[in-house]
Amino acid sequence: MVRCPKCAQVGTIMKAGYVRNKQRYVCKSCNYFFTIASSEQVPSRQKNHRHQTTIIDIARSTGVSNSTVSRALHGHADISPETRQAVLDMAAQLDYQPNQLAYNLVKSKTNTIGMIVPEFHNRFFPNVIMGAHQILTAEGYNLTIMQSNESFAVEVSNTKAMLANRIDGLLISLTQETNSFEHLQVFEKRGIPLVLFNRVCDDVKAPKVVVNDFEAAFMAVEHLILNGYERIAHLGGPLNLLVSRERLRGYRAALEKHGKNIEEDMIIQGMLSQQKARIYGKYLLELENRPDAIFAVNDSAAIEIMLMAKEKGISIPEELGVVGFSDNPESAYIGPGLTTVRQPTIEIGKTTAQWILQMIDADEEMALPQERILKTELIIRGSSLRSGI
Amino acid sequence: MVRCPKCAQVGTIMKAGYVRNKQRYVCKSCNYFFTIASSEQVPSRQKNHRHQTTIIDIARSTGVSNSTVSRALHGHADISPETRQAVLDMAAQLDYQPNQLAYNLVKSKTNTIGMIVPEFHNRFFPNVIMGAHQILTAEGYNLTIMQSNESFAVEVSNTKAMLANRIDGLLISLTQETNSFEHLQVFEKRGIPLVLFNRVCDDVKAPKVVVNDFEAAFMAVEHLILNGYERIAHLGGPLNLLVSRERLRGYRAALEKHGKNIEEDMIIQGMLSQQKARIYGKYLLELENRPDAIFAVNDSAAIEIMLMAKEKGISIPEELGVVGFSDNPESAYIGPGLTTVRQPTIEIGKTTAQWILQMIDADEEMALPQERILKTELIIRGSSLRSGI
DNA sequence: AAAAGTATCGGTAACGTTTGCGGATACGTT
DNA sequence: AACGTATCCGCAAACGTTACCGATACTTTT
Repeated sequence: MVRCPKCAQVGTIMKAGYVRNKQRYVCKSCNYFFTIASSEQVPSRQKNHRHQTTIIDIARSTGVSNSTVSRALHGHADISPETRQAVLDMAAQLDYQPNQLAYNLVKSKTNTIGMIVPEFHNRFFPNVIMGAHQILTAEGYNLTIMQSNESFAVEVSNTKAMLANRIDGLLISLTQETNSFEHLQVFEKRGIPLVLFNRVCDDVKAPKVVVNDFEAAFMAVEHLILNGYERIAHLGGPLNLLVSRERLRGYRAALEKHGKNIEEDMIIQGMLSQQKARIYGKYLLELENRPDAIFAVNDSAAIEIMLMAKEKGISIPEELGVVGFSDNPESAYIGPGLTTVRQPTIEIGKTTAQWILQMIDADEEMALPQERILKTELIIRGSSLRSGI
Repeated sequence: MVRCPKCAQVGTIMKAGYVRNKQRYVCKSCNYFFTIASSEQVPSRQKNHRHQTTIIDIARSTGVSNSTVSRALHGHADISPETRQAVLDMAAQLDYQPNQLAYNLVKSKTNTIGMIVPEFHNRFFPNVIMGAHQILTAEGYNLTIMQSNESFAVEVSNTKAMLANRIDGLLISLTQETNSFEHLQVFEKRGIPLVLFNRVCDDVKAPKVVVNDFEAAFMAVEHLILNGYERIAHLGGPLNLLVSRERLRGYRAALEKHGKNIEEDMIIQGMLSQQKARIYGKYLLELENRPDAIFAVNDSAAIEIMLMAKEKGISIPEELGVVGFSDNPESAYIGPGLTTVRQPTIEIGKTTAQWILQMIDADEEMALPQERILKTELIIRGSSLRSGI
């Protein structure tokens, strides 16, 4: 007969489940819970649904403790080769798969890097993902990708999900709508590594990986000027994106350097959807004093304009020069080939990934946030080579 | 003065960290560790690194228990509106972010779907991802993407990582190398939902989402025949992929239907890299008795052949008809436009995602594994329209 | 031969959450 | 006045791991 350790009552003891494979009891009199190491047969561990074999199962079958199993599985020095082999064999026999969730919880580290991109339509972001993926997997990290779909609300919700999942670091490229940055400053406050790329902003203290948009735009426009184009329009992106502002700045600087007049009604800034590109392109091509060249913020817009020009019977590059940005695969094959700025997409992904790994390794934030500017390349094709020159 | 409970020594007691907010001591004489419930002020709960605020913190600050906080945060009916509001306010004030890891561990459910794709080079898989992403996020699921990079070893390692991370379901498209399927049969054995798409196999009992490759290839080749091409070669993919076999089957069937002779040396099956495409293309175009049309397994290969034909001065479509597969963006812009088979990529992603959600909801595997075949569309452009007809 | 070191292994707190069960009130009903 | 009931909340087990602190049995050193 069992006596309650607290109230010393006898006959009021009831079973109250199992704890650590030992029978647990409760005194119905004083409601005191306690455990007794009995030799009673513990019922086989059956989960409600289906049971994934755990370290405890291996321990029980091998006759050692959980800690020994854990150490054996990790090749800890404290474990003798024999027991280690026994544990490994049993693990294989029971088809054991470690539970990363439990591991992550106790280590408060997930070995996962999060990445939030605004879209998947162009080749740009998939390529960046490829680059980052390559670096991260080589270092044993996983990559979780979320897509904000150019929506600020989704972006915020994504960052929350990333936080909840306790990722070790976040790589993010902002949406066109993003004008508020509290959801990113949280990461800084929590000390969670954060790297911005491509679509960056100055309002959050974090490293940024960008390309030399200013220079690239400058070179692109200067290239048009040197090919004899006089009145160059700019179809730009939304101005809350630094990318758009930089490209606009490069456009203006090139015109100024060569003493060209900047006509504000030939500068359009807006969202980058295909539909918008058609609307803006129509506007530009139907202007009374039509531009003789267009520098577009991306290749999709540039190609849209080329197609529209063909419909209107405007010859490229004679009557209209076109330069795009990003070097989409189709830009090489369209006739005439589209002159464009090639971005080192894979390199961008690699650089951001390497940077965030550095931040994770450096436990103290010794290095201040910096900016890494990668070089672009102007790919000259037929759409900007006026034959008359 | 504290006395050691074991050796009864006095003056040898030193502090040895905290356990459960109680001071822990060690006797330097007998090296015995013990705990004393003292009224001493316990230092504020500070983790070694940085502390994320937990439910316990909210409970302590609000003066209620953890369970009440947990229930309040989830809107449980047992909690009064006042305490609920108090908890919510405190949670906001302390900037609480739930720990998904702990949640997942106790629920043994991660609300995450895994997806393994072989490559990111073509538009195909990014588009599939887009489609699946759309469905899954709408249902509150996350999507973790891994890339096997056409390597069987990486694919196996990826599936292991997915298992360890306890995803709720897996969407996978196999690599070109995959000939063994134990790593997938594990999912079946564990009862983890699994859906194959595009690159599927018959050796694993799981739903498959594919396109009508046989029909599509048949129609493509028949289209060439009807346009007057006589000797049609096939540049196919590796034969361990069902996709390749189906397309080959369609190719053969079309030729047979129209009484064409099947010349085995004009059928090449192999890996799909760009380099290989050039090598095989060169072989085909330099054959003594050159084919007058080529049906390629994908657009990249088809375009490679078109470029090579241009170099050799072979005119398309007059001297050589070309048909590709997948309708890459560049295929519309190359001159002449590439005739190709458009796959419903977004639809494939949506279908696989919907299917796996169904499997998750249906706790019992009532429905047997099935196959869903989506329709393709033959996009006819200039590369297969011989003007002489 | 006593003391000290070494090799192995076990016990258990801790990670942060959910949840079943029971306790403590307060109120309305015989 | 006694009882039933509804409301609200707390206790502690459970999820599967890791790692710290001891414990034991040998082996080596003084």
